[in-house]
Amino acid sequence: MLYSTIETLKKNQLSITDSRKKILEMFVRSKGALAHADIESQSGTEFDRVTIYRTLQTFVEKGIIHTIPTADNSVRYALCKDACTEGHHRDDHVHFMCDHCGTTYCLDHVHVPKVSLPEGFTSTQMDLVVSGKCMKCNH
Amino acid sequence: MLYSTIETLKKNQLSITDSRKKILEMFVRSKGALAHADIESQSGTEFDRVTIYRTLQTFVEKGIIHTIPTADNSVRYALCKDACTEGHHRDDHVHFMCDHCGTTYCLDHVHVPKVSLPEGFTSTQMDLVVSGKCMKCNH
DNA sequence: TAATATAATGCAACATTGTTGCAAAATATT
DNA sequence: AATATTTTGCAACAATGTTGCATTATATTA
Repeated sequence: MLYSTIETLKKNQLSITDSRKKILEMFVRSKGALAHADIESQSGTEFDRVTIYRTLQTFVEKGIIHTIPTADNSVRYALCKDACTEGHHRDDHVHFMCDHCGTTYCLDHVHVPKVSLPEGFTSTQMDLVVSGKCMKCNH
Repeated sequence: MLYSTIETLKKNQLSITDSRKKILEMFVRSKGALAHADIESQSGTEFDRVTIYRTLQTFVEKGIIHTIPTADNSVRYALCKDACTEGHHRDDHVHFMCDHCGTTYCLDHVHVPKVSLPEGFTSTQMDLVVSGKCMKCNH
């Protein structure tokens, strides 16, 4: 699938800026999820810390990326698939965190199975985070 | 089930202190999960902020409480059940976060269904966080 | 039970993470 | 190209979490 960062920004009515292009490119290139710190270190001193925060916030609002609930409660982001639109995220796929190398994967093709909730509880979103050893670390 | 905080502390070879007793009591009494801030506000100026951090840390290490991965990546803790022992947590039950009142529940009797992972991935833990409206907020 | 050893607490200082206001710079619009 | 709009970087701040160390509380021993 061809993924043009500029097209994505335009589609979401965002002005095309260096930081937005480069940060979005990082997500496209990265197989796993990214934390704020990853982006900060990968971009060196190119962007201000605040700009990165604001860019991530904007991308989340527009449904370009989504946050991942992780076992260690650190904040990570990953690209949304087509099902995500502004204001409404459908993140029903499974996330995998490798205990060994720390990489977080979106397992797009594994979806969260239904569970039956107790009387009176209704669900709008389900996040399944699996921890263990990934492909690479199982050699 | 009878739950003695003092017994629990002794069983885990922890010295019996005011803060440990009171913080553990809060968990026993609370239906939902607690964040550091909840404990801080409930206990007033009785304990230092640092003591609360250290107590929570100790309880996690001993397998008395566990952290809950939440949709908003805030850190919350809940009592572990018997299956949790020092150094090894089995938190295979489902957590529920109410979007409306913010309460986090451990749904002890709902367990996480198996999912089939891609080739090469092995799992040691699964955390399922369901968001929606709880019992109370569905009036 | 009193004396000693051990462990936990509170305080201060610091580190990290995230937020806000505002002037300067970049992008978009005409 | 000129103007309007948006984004950026900086500074300052707020919240959250950590560390070292003297003091205090708990546990152990005689």
